[in-house]
Amino acid sequence: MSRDSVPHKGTDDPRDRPADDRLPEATVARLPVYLRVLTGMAERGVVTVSSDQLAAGAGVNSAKLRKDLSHLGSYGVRGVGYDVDYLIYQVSRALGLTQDWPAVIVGAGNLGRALANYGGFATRGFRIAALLDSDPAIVGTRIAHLEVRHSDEIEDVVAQHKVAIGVIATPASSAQGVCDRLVVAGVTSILNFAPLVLNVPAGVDVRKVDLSIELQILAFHAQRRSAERNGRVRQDALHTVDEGATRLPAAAAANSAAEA
Amino acid sequence: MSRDSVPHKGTDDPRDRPADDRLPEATVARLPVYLRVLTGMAERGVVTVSSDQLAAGAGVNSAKLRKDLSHLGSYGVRGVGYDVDYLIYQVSRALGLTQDWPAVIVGAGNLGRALANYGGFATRGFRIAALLDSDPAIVGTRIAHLEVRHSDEIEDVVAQHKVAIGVIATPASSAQGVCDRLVVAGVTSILNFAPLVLNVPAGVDVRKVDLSIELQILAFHAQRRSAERNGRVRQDALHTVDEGATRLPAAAAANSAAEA
DNA sequence: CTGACTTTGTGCATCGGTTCACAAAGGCGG
DNA sequence: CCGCCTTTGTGAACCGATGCACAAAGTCAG
Repeated sequence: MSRDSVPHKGTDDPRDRPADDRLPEATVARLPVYLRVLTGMAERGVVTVSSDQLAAGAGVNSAKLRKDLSHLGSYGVRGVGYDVDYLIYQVSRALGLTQDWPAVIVGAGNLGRALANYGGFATRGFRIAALLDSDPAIVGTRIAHLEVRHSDEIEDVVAQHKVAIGVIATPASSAQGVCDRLVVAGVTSILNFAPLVLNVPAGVDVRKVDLSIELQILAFHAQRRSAERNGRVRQDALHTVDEGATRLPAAAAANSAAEA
Repeated sequence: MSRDSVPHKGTDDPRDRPADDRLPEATVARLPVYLRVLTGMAERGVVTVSSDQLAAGAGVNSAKLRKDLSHLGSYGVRGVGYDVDYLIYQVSRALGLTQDWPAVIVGAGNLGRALANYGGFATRGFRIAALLDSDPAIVGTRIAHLEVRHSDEIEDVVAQHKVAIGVIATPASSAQGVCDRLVVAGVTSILNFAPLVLNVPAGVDVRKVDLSIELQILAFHAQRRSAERNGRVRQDALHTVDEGATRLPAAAAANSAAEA
């Protein structure tokens, strides 16, 4: 193939086919995984990869992987596979990672700090424009090369840095307010870590990351497995907490707040 | 009505229909959201809720919500709606939250600390059995009422506390090793925060929470929106979304939430 | 007791996504 | 140059999820 590892531009290639139809949502969700695996391979010096290999690394079916990639264009070589570097470039471009994405993190508690320190943030075109918090005791301190600014500056920061992505890492109680301010300031992509359903106008894209929900989904499957294993007979052989005394009606104390 | 707010047992009710067929995966993913909304309503003293109200609160279609609930059984009253407390109980039971789920968190960095301090953890049957780390400087310190123990004690902790759920909050480099040890020790449900694809044997359930992937998905949609906007009219001069300050009554707004 | 009204539960059409299986494409050895 | 072998790209069947629309079921006023 001998395709230049540093792709010239990629926009005039006859094999491109992305601009026409939009990518399936399920494909979009998997591309970042492929990208990660590909990057790892590139670091290890792998030049060419087959769909089987890449699929194995990403933990998916190889037919699915090929179909996903085929949505971007026809970048493979039959009998050989895909050029790793070139594929990295094409996937990055499809995802919009060839440009810079300034983001703002609101909430500098443990979670906000973890996010600010997260290395993978900066590696792919994402740049933290600011880290905000409403606690006067935290404002002014430095976290990961960033001086924490006050939440009241949301509008300034968004406007000044042309922030397109807002990350909400506040307690649930203040999340909707922060979200509203972000939206009004012009942010159209929001990543929400607070445990509540955010209300946003059409045109704003919200994705949520919710520990509690993930745990509950895990619990469901664990329960099912456990029930199946026990052959549907007495599942209370476990260390169940209830039995008899229902502690459910009182379970009203639910999702109070994520520590800020 | 005339249904006791304090559910007696729930397992001998002729309206139950859960045990037979298994819940659709999409339904399982939404039940925790319903549960959260319901809990909030219960706290505010709401006694009865219609599918429309609950669906609005959860950000889903009401038909979908009714179909989801119908998989659990027939717990609504036509012309009235659902009894909030009873529904909370039934959803909790379906998810397996009526029993205790000891979990172990591996990795006591910023993320692990954030998780340990997360209030929503303990409120729903999830209990942190231990917080582990391999850094001698951290081992022995106290975080959220827990003394950090050394990662080498994974097997002991899992066995002693009958841990079923493992949360991996380590750097990517050590995640697979930790995962392997958890699996060998008997953990069958894993929540992975490390940015890599974990390799596990069949029978082990892994869910991943990946900041980087979420950001990249957001970037894709942001790029697409931006491309569409520039495709029709070139007004990249002002980056503010045209509607700007026209909305603030966040109450009645369409939302484009996503699923997980 | 009856009839109007509300809301559930679901049949059905549709849609997006997954998987299989295979023809077409291309490299490579001889 | 040819024919074999590998691997891609995709047509088509299948599967689960979604959303509409409505009959059934129940409440409630009078």
